Amino acid sequence: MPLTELEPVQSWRVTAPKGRGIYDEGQPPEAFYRVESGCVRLQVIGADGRRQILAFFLLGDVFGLDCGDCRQAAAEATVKTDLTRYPIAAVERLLGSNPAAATRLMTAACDMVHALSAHLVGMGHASAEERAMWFFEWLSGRQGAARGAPLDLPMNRRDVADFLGLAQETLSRTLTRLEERNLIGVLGPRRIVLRPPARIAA
Amino acid sequence: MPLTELEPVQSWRVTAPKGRGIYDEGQPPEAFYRVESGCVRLQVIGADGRRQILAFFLLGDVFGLDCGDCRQAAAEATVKTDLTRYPIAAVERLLGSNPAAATRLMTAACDMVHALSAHLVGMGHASAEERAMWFFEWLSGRQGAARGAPLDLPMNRRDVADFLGLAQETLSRTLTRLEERNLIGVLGPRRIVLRPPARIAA
DNA sequence: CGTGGGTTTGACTATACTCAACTACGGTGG
DNA sequence: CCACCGTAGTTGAGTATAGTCAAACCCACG
Repeated sequence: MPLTELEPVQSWRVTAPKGRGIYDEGQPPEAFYRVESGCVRLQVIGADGRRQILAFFLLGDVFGLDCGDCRQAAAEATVKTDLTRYPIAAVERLLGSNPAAATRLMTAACDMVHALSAHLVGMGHASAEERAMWFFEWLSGRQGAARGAPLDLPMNRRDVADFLGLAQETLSRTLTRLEERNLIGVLGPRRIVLRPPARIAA
Repeated sequence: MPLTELEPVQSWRVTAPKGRGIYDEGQPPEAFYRVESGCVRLQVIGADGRRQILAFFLLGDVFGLDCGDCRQAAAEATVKTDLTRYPIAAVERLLGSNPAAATRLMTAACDMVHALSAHLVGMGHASAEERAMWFFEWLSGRQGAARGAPLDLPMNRRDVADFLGLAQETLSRTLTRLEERNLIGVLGPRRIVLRPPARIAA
């Protein structure tokens, strides 16, 4: 189901294979996107080669709505992903002329703020275990999965580690420990179950 | 100088003394604000009492532009602060009717996204020293201070520590070490100089 | 001159990082 | 169909870094 508020805007369906870049850091913005399936990571590569993933975008998320002259971060598909692409020029046009669309765009921007805020709070959790649990709770909520149902991760360990600001070895060890404590079950590299009713506050 | 784009909106000047709350987490949004002097911190208190500061707002920053039903974070003045207060209802009204104002609001939302992104990248910096330097670089840039000129911190150590996700003792130790290496000078608790041309990438 | 918040320092501990080897899985090609 | 290889993930050992608890310090304020 496409966005009704943005119907007056011409848009294109595009498909990005796993690992394909949607846009790069430093580029002038040309379009913004909506995720129709799959997953996109928003990332920055530091001078030291360190990668920080700022956000993952899942079904229904709108991203790439930058107002600045150039992209602050790159966007890449973590798995095969379907997107709807809207020209960025539509933003200027809709703001101030189309109330419903303008509100929708503002909502998208606010959602982004909430996502980044939540991420920052999650990163504030001192321990690796808390961070990992927080991530799975978040993903579980996003996927609307019932507790006890397995969770399919649309990204690899490295992505998760870079999202949480952990070394991938630390993340791996942490998952092992969480499984030993029976807080989660690791069914496979990309398949996790949250075991008991969660105690970690959202 | 007030915001010309928002002149059609009625607004009030308010002053918050040091430590005063502007709004609380969980409250329905009633207004958004612009900083005219001083500094505001946006923060979340975790269940364990841990505090994470999401952002500091300085002269000219617009904050509190949430679209949701309730505030995701609390805002408090870190020092005596002057604000311009705009009713939140103006947002709905301006979006879709006043192009200049709508664009200004969208820009404010994007600035917020950039600020949070930058913060997240800064937090990705592994070491406490890098985080601290990154913070001073950022503040220096915001205050337009020339390198070599002392920097006045409009917040205390605890605020900086909670912003950077460090224990205050760690921050204190880190500053001492940075001073020993002559990367900064600690003139006082709220007065810092950045010594040499910086090498830390922004 | 005393008080108290904010800051710094000290000693010790816990946690996560680094480097490195090893394992499991999936895809490719003989 | 099976052997091989490469990538992704896990595990291990040792180290560095930041956290915790506790005490001393300093300055602004009354």
